[in-house]
Amino acid sequence: MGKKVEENKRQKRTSLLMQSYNLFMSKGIPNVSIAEIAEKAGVGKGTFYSYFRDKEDLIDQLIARKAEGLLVHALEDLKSHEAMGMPLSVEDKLIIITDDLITELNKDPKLVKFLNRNLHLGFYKKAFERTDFIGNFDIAAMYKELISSENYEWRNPELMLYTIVEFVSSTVHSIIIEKEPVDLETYKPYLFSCIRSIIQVFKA
Amino acid sequence: MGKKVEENKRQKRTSLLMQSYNLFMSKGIPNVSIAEIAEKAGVGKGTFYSYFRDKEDLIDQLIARKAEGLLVHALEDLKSHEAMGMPLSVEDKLIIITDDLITELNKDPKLVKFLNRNLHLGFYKKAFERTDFIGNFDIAAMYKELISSENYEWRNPELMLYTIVEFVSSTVHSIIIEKEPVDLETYKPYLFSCIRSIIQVFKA
Amino acid sequence: MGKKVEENKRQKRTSLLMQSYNLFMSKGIPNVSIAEIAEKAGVGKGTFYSYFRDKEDLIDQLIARKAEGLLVHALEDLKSHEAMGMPLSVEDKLIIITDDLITELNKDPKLVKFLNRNLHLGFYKKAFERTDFIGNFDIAAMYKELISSENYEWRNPELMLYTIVEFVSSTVHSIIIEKEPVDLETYKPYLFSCIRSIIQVFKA
Amino acid sequence: MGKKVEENKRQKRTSLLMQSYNLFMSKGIPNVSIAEIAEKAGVGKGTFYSYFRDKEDLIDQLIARKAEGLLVHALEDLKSHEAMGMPLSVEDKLIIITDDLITELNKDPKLVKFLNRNLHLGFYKKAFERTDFIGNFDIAAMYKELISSENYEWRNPELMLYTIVEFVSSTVHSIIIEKEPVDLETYKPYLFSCIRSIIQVFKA
DNA sequence: GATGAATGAGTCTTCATTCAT
DNA sequence: CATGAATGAAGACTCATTCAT
Repeated sequence: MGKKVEENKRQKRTSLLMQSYNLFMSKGIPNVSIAEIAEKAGVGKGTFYSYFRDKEDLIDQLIARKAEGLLVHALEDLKSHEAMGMPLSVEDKLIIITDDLITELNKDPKLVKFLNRNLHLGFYKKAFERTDFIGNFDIAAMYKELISSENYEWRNPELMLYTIVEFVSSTVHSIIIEKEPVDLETYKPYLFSCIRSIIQVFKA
Repeated sequence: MGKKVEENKRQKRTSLLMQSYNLFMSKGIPNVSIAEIAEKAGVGKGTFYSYFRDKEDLIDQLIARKAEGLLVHALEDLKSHEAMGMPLSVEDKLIIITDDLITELNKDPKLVKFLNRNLHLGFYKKAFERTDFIGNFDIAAMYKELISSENYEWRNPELMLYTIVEFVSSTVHSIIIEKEPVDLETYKPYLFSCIRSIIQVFKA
Repeated sequence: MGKKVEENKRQKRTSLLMQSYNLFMSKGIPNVSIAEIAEKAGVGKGTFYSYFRDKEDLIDQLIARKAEGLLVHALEDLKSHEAMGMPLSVEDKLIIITDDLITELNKDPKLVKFLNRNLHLGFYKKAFERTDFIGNFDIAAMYKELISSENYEWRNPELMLYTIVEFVSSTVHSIIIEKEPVDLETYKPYLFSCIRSIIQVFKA
Repeated sequence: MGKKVEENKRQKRTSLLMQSYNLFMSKGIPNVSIAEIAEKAGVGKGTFYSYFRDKEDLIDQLIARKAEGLLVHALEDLKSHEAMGMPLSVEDKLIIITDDLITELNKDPKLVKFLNRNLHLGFYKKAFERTDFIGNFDIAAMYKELISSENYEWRNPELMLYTIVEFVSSTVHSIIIEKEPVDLETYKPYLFSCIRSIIQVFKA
């Protein structure tokens, strides 16, 4: 396959991914037809099916792509904090990551809408099982490492992660999308305090 | 309109509501057609439209009905606790209500699946705006009364309710449905501790 | 259901059946779409599916309908011969039926084309299993009666019927449709002689 | 064109022919796409079109190839019988050929299924008109020679061939494929007796 | 010459909604 | 007032065929 062809294919895929995302956001996933996506992306209807098995497959790839982007960003943020040399507790680290994630999401509320339907812990399992995924992160391993950086005995660290992820994602949803009941900046202090409290609950 | 006719109409509505709920549960909401609902309910397809504007409307009424049932049960539970004469703090009361709610839901996981897609705070607004609703509860007033039963100064009581509702509903979802990561009884101690901690956060 | 509605439905069904048959004949079965059939029949595309499960089902009903018509005609022909009082051997009877069938088919070559793809003995089993069939004939019983009208010992009467049916149907096909290698009237003497010979083979 | 190139082309054509045949047999002709055939044959989709005009054309060539093989085998069988020195009547010869053909076909029922949809006398005309065919047999001439080996006056030898070919092919079809109503060995005596009878009919 | 990416017409099928009875 | 026959828009998906590389 020639370079030009390969580049062309990447462009088509990207166009399909981007345009479908825009359509999903503006009209709602079930109200977007494949024909519509193909048209917006400037490709034939049939072309869609040479890139994605079906709408489901497209959505999966979209989620994986978007989620990965967020995660990379958050981890880099954590790294840069660590680079500053201050000692960071587990709480601190989790809050840094959370802060970065929700701050990024707040810049793109449509992304929240899109991800939140799918963004529970279970999602990670699924999304990161994809093999054709760039920069496959092992979330489980990363979390384990994070947790063990301090010498606490955690009562049930997996359950703690579950609780925090669910807590943050559900709580932040309407706050970002509708700024209701309050806006994100107003909510952050409460949110972070709650996270710290929740972590205390899980300390032995 | 004669009594008999009125009774007949109520039966039809009830049948439509019940049968659609069963179908939604067993096949998934998008896979149930109006024709199917009408058939199961033993009425004509056209009749459906004299009771509900469309599928959306049906779902809304279904949610309201189910949610109301849960709420009534929880409030009666609270009343019976209060009747026992022990002094109950706001925390205690909220946990009693929560406990009742999730215990009831745990008996009917399909209901959780159905409600959770829609059960965010915004739901209450929507559901309880319906006028053709039996036993319209004024959630806001009830909550206000609950909160003011103690003499704390709450920092932001509405936000607290929001936080707790989101926390409990999102957290409990997969625990009830998939018993993952742990089952409900295992989770309850953590859950209630977290709720108490969250409430602390909102105390001035 | 009102009489008018019922009559209307019969008309629709008939129209669907007739128009699809015409289309099948002129364009070939695989080249006729359901949309086309519906249009010709003057009904909506969806209406088709309330009368037939799919194209296959339509074809089955078409075959049954057409085959039944032929059979009725042939049996009446036989009856009128019998009414004339001449003693008829089994050979005579089979040839009277055959003659009537192929003479009728020769008037409507398109019908041959349509039936022959499906008209093997196995067809009878299938077609006459239909319960919503008018005048359900029991071919097997009729044949048994026919055979036993004389006191021969047949070596394998079922195999004989199979042989004759296959022989006639395959042989007559291109003769009726393309008048090749000869036309039907020219072929009949040979055909009937062959049938008589075949019958002799099966006599004990 | 170099020898190597020519050889390469023959291989591609053969691969296309063989793989498509396998696919047709296992999935049914209408359910096999050109893409699938090309893939199985290990060539590009476009390449298919430089060997065959379309699926129809492919099928025609497939039939011709398979039929030719059968014919060659049958004629060799006849030759070896003749080599044995016994005097063979026209009946004997036709039955030897028939016997060989159906015995071969019985070894490969899938081939029957494939050929029978197309194997009427008309087929020979069509198949053997192809010029790019190896070992073009002149069926007509061969038959003429066979017939005139005895000094009968045949009433209509072409019609006799037609009758026998149709008789055998239609009759033997379900017997080979489904062993219904009886298996081939059981049927052969009847079949051959019938053929002899049919031949008698065509003797002046 | 071979390739396979791209195409989009065409297919079946479902279903919400209407309206004559 | 209830009914369900009729509708046709809309959707997912297939595939023969073309043509730039």
